[in-house]
Amino acid sequence: MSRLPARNLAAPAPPTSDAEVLSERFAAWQAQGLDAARCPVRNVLDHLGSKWSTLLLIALAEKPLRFNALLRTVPDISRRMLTQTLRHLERDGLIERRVFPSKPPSVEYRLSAEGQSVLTPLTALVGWAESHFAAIVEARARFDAAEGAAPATVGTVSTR
Amino acid sequence: MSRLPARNLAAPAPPTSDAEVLSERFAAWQAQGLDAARCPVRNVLDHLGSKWSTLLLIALAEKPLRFNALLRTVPDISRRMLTQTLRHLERDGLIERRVFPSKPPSVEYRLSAEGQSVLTPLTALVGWAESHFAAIVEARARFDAAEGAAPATVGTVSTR
DNA sequence: GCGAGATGGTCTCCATTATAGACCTACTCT
DNA sequence: AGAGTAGGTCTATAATGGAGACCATCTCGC
Repeated sequence: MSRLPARNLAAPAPPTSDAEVLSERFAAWQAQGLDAARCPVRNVLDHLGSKWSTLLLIALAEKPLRFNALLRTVPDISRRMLTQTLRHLERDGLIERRVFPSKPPSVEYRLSAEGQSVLTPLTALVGWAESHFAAIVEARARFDAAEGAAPATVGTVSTR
Repeated sequence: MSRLPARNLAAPAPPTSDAEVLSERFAAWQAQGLDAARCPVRNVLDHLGSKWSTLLLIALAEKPLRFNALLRTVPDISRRMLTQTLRHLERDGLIERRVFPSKPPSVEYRLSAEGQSVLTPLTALVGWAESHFAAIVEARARFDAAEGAAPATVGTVSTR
């Protein structure tokens, strides 16, 4: 967390600020019927959120890589999912696919300008994930431990 | 990629900066074998990226909502997926579930402090998605139109 | 006191999607 | 010739997603 987009540093905006922005967006989408084709969250983030997309974008952040290099870089992705995910990212214009007709033709994947630009919000999100990782793991442990128990705190009767 | 420049406080850092940060993180994860249990991307973002999670977080950003209110707010989610997604978010400590033993017992879901804090990176990502939405739609149209065609640009032979 | 409607879910079934792993063509190196 | 690399495709099976039926409880109108 050494570098942050200066947003929290300069003006310590109240936490409601982000909530307000998002609520407003959400209301706008709802006004359009929350149509999947028009809602950026459903249309764009769903793709980004798919298991391998972000990982591949990050892997390609440093430098372009070829197909098999990517396979080695992201150890437990299958060839099929790699192909598929790369196609999706290419279709969305986040990466470019270049075939070099060399002796054994080699294919290189690189971030496009669009792909570069998504790294900024992605970095913020990864930063969040890293700094809250411990808390999340702990929350999960607590949740799993409480399974079947009835804490009986005020308003926590748990009729699950 | 091994040095972290100290220039990142005030000025909007050049786009390479994010790439450097991410590459560094990625290298660190790789050093640990990219273990799914230790990698924040695979462990945290996979959940956030799931189809409904972000949408629910955004829906709850404004104010707490009850189960059926959420059903109405996010029209085409099924009861099953709503339950499931809420459980995931609760397990990760992003939302809290409160049961009020009223006449017909009502259940309220609200963002926790953790959940509030994720709104910040989420807002950044949503902002990106909205401002690049047009470009992405266009890229998709171009990609789909080019299916089966061979552009033959330099280094784009496409033996697909 | 009876059916209708709201509360917050669970359960079952089917369709879509993900994953592992075999297979394929072309080329080079020893 | 045989092994290795390149970049994939294809198939078979496991996991996931979604629609909708079902359930128990309470209240309201009549």
